[in-house]
Amino acid sequence: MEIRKIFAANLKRYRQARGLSQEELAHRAELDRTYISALERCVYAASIDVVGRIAEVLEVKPSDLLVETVE
Amino acid sequence: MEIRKIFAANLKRYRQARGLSQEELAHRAELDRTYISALERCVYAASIDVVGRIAEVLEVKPSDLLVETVE
DNA sequence: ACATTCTGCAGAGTATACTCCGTGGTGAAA
DNA sequence: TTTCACCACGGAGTATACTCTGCAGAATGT
Repeated sequence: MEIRKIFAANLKRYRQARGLSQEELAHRAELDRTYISALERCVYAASIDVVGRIAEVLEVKPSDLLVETVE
Repeated sequence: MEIRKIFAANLKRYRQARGLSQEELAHRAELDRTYISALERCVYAASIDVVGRIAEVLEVKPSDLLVETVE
């Protein structure tokens, strides 16, 4: 599984679980709304700084966002 | 703990545990030697693509490289 | 139908990740 | 001392992450 897809899936899943829109998450993490959208579509490879900031907002560990979910 | 420091510490620790030099790791991960050096000194925030490639060479999960070690 | 919220996406610009060249310093072994 | 493997670090260039603006489509509610 590509790491971008893993990250994108976890990002979207945790974001929706917290009831946050892309815009609200972007604002809290001080990122651009369209960038969050792009990350969920695997357009870019986020830097670990961004992973850390998003994890903080979503109240998960940074490593959680890179864990491949077994389902 | 800053995420760059966590990543840098894990990178260095796993690399040395595998008995790899920065240059050998760089070659296997198709990255530049000076870049690996810089990552271990927290100069840059690696992209998750790079995290994935390094994890593969070190034979660990990408998320392992972002886990804060308790010590 | 209409308004509103959310998201996808394009284009252009800026910041920074990443490469490639080099130099020099340290420590271990011959 | 000399050699050698390893690493820190600088500078300049290229690739790409990230921002900003704007427009349009889908979904939801009135």
